[in-house]
Amino acid sequence: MTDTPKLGRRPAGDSNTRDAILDAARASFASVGYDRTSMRAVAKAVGVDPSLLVHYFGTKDGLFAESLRVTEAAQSLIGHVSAAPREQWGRVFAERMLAQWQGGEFGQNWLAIIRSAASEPSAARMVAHLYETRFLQEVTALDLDHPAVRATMMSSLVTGLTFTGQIIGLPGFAAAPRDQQLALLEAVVTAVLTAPLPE
Amino acid sequence: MTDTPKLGRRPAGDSNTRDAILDAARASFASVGYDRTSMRAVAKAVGVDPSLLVHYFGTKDGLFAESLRVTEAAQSLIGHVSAAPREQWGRVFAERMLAQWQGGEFGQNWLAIIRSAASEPSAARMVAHLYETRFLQEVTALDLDHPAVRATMMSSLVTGLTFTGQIIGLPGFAAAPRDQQLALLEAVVTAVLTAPLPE
DNA sequence: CGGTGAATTCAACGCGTGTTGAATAGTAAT
DNA sequence: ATTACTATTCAACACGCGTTGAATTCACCG
Repeated sequence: MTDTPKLGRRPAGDSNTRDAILDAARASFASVGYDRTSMRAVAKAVGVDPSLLVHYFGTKDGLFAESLRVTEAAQSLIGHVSAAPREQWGRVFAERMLAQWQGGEFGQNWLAIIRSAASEPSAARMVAHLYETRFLQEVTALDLDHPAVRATMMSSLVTGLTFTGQIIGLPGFAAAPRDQQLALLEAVVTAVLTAPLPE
Repeated sequence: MTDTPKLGRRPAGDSNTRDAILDAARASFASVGYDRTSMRAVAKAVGVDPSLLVHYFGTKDGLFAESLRVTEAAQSLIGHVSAAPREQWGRVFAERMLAQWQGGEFGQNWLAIIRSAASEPSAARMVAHLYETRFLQEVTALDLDHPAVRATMMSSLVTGLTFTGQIIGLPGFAAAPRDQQLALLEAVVTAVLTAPLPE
């Protein structure tokens, strides 16, 4: 019988506990949000002592920030929208919204941030930053009038879709066939980009 | 010196404590959400003992439900959208969204619900119910194809605008002049209602 | 082989929470 | 006056939370 000690460092084979913690934390933030995620629960999910989390990340906010840090990276691999011809802007934006912002790695992080932003200010700041890099900059590059109003509207679009679909669970949009989603979203985005605005 | 007793019922003049509690609760739910609203804090804001809240409302969920109950009433006083000619539907919807859903009594309740829905399921259920009575029914009455997809998109619109404007604090849309907001929103809503959908 | 540092657990502290049960002081009806 | 009821406070419980500090075991470098 090998006597396995409870205390102290684990032997050999890199279990990569740190990453496991980050994964579990991300999952919890995405499904119940910041406030209802407890370090104790995350620790238990990984099978580890709570104080190991504070050893690695210092504080709960630290864990939150670290687990969602990569969200900044994985930038728009698809390339900038302004590279496409003007009459395809709507479709390119719509496709990206459907493909990148819901589901996948980025989609889970985005959900975690949105779920937490309602009460945790640091998460709200993340949303503001994503708005600037993902929408304000892109829309500004299109050289339209009143870019801030239009960019905020686009941001509201993906925020609202995530909220109603993933958090509220309205089936209306999520259950529709892909081409319907795409057609409607393209029409809406095109309206946001092309609507004539006063002043 | 009148000896004012600490304990027991307060004499005479109806202070209407119950309503004061509901107001304070609503305000707190709107500004910090369900999780970060504590009965103790609400009680202190009213100048009352925490156990008075449980005497009146039983539980925290009870207080939440009760304080946001009137949200159902105060229905669309403006009348149904289907009463307007087809080419004005977009504008009527847009005006209502701007006037009714942000600011005012209904707007505060709506904000409280959205802020709480991210983590509290009972709040999410309220959103689902508002979606049905305020959007699904109205859009269905317009006799368009695929009403559920369109209604969900409209619901996402107001949800997203509230979220980005009130919770994240993006100034892009909120700071724009009223007529710009209206013009953009009308264009978007019109697109949602008129975009041709496959199948 | 000895020592430094990293990974990990343990036990505990202090705090804020929602909720409970009993007590008290007024009001209204008999 | 007695009764019943409502409004209100008080003191306390049990619990879960984030965090702390010390202890222990392993890996690695000289």
